[in-house]
Amino acid sequence: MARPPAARSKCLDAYISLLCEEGERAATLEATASRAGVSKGGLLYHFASKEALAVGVIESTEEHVQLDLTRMSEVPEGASVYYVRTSAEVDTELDRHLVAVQRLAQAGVISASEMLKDVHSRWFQLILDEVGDQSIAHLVILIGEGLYAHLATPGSWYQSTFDGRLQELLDLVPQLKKLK
Amino acid sequence: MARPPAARSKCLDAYISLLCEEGERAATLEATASRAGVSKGGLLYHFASKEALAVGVIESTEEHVQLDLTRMSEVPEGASVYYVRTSAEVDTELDRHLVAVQRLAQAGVISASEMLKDVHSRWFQLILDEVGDQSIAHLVILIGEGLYAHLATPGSWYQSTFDGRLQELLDLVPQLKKLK
DNA sequence: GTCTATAAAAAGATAGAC
DNA sequence: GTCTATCTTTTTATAGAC
Repeated sequence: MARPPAARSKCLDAYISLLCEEGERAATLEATASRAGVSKGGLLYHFASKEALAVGVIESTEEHVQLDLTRMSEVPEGASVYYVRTSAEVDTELDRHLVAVQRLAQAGVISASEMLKDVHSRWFQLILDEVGDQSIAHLVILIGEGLYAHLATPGSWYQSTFDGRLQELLDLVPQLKKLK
Repeated sequence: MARPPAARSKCLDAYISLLCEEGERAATLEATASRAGVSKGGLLYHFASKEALAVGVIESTEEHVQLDLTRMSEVPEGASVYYVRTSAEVDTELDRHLVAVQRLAQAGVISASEMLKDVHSRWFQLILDEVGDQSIAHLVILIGEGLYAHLATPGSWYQSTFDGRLQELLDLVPQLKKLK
């Protein structure tokens, strides 16, 4: 079978969930194995070390990112609105992966930092292609980043104040192009 | 002496630096003591546990936040521009403290999450008082958040693309009020 | 492929000397 | 106040049975 075994996927998914929900420190081999429903030995068969687990997350993330970039360049609403809208989407597979990669980056995993840097520059390029102005493109990126930062922080302030106001925000995005 | 001893401050500062630069996992008692130039025993005299160290960070942060909020409500440039401008300031004492608190929040320290939530709602209120519209106030908050998120990520994408363009961005902020 | 048992190192914390 | 020594628990990783 060319397809990777189900247990491997379960381990990766458990690790990502732990990174997102409880942070890098809590994402131990034991906790990951337990959440995946396997033993520590079982986990270490599929991922020989902690580092291998991180590599697995990053590779899996790259696939989701590729899909997202393709879609972003094709949607009729335009790259900017697509970017801000999807930045506010929580619990998508892409979002879970990116939060996990961010946690790894903050824990000092170099390849995770490099991936985030690369993804951001690719998003920026697509937005710049649409809006045609560097400053406006930066503004759009920062709004999405801010949104993402809030949503990626459990129990964040947004939940009480921002909830339900996303549409109003999205309506403002196309108008940003009129600035200057 | 009513003033806390210098060694205590050094320990707190070392812990904050480690949280910011290497993440929560790397900020061990041993690493903190070493960076502060004391032994593990010396560190544990001032902070009886890891939790006490986190409490120390949060208390110290609260003081810096108070000063910032007072200044934000008084500056002639207005709360919005002040907020976005200072969000881009890296290596200030306030910024270092807030990054440290964010790391703790992501590691599951509840009081750190609560502090961040509280700070954000106070910033939001001052901005809302100035701009008078909820959606615009959210936009301003998100731009600052995005800026902060980039700067708080070492080796971030901003350094190559965004560097030197801050003034252009700040010039756009007052114009956001004209939207809608 | 998956498990149990176990080793080796690191981390948090205590006790007591100075 | 600060240090060294020590203990306990946790974490990563290995070995080998099934």
